[in-house]
Amino acid sequence: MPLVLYNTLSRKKEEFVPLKDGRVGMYVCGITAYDSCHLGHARAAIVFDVIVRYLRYKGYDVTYVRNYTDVDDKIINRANRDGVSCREISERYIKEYEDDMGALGVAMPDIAPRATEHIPEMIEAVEKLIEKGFAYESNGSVYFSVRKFPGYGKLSGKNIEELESGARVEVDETKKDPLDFALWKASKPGEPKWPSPWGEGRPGWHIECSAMSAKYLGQPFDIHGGGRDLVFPHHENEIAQAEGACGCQFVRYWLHNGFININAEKMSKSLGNIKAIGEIREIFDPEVVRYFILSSHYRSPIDYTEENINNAERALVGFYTTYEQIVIAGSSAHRPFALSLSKGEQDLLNKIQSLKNHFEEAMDDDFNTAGAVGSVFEVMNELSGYVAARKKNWTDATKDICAAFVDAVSKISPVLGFFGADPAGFRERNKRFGVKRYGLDVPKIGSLINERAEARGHKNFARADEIRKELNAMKVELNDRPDGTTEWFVRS
RNA sequence: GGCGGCGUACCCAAGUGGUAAGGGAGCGGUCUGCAAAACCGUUAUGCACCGGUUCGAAUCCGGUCGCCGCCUCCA
Repeated sequence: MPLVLYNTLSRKKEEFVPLKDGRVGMYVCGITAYDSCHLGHARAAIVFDVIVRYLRYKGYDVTYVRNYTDVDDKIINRANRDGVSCREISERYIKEYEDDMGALGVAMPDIAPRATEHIPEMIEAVEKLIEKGFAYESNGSVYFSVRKFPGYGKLSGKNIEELESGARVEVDETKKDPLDFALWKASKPGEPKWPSPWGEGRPGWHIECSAMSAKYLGQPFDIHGGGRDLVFPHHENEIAQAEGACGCQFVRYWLHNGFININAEKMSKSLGNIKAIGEIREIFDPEVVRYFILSSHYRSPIDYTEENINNAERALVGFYTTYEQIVIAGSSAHRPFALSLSKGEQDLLNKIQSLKNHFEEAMDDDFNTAGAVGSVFEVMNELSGYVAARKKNWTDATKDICAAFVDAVSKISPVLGFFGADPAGFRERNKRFGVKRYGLDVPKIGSLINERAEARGHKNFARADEIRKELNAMKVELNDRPDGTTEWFVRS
């Protein structure tokens, strides 16, 4: 089955054909390390994490590069504000980012290059652009001459005239044309700087990605990804630089993920509605966050609201609750499908065995994770009905069928990064997040449950129900087990 | 103003020509002291609206309305 993906460059879905058979070079714009990262960064990281995992699942040998911008105006500002070095700032936030992403189950890329460690490569790239007439030096800075590059605007669908008319008043007198962008910036006092043929300075933002991607992946390479907002000007400029310098194609497929809104508003510092990962990961299970993000298509916008993420949590809890019974039944299977199955059982088994195909069909269609998740639930629905109808009187066929489902899920879950936990373990873990989220007083819950047990013992059901109501109001749900004990969980 | 995207049930969300996946929530039932969970059943004659193409449209075309993004740093 061919993999089809939406290429921003052509604005169409295209069949994915790697340059080298069986190998994929992929570069994704990471973060500028000047502040804590938020849900939007997490979405980008998670989405491309899944894309890489799926490419590997398909058997590709993937080289995944994700950079860190560790020299930039924002970092300098932050360093000045905090009275520390730029390096300290970037190190701090890179570390935090890696910690956050690790918590969300995002695997590290194969290569995570930093801009400051590739200054010679960038200088070389700038020199080449000057040599070829695409760039010019001015007062110790170097600019890319946008009008010299004929394909400018092909990624973002803009044309130079429109950009010109929409351009803001340029304060920078050193540029020949307001559309030109900096490849190399002459350093001001107190800024990080490196020697260069144009005097001491630092690289512009865009040049790092073209220089580092070329170094690690060559030119052209297969996939370049990032958030939608990077299409213009960042990726447009990368194309201009890279293609200007080498005279060849830069990237074959451009992939861009959609944004996360908060209560239908764009996340922004000025609105004060940033959802930091540090905040989210304290109160939601990482699998819930992944599920929430991946239950929409990667290019669609996602609206983060309490209701929506709770909805995701309930869905995932629901999955594990049902799945647990299936796992238990399946774990006692002792032989593989040697039995005679009824017609209905055979149909069910066939559906389970085609789950993998449905998953691949969905994923092959521009990484449709939402569709993939749907197909898992669809089959599980039918299976859970079948299992429940047999109570605990599982036949060998029941066990084998359950084992087949567990096996199918185990193929899928490593790609998605959820559905793969031990169900009981997930339940416990998720409960701890619920306790934290709602600030529950666990000892108090325990004593109320004891009190209720006592009341029930005396057949004082009025009091028992009163206590249950009290607990319900605290988001605590009770489950009286047949053995007389009571289990509690958090209702989201 | 220019460019692009979106509008599917109470909420979320798949579905790009063959008669509306899935999840959450709700409702009815089985079970239970009562609940919860689980299971069974149920909730869009219709996919913003109006036209058109077609045997057939949520899907294609034209128009209208509404929402959003980018055009400046941004995942």
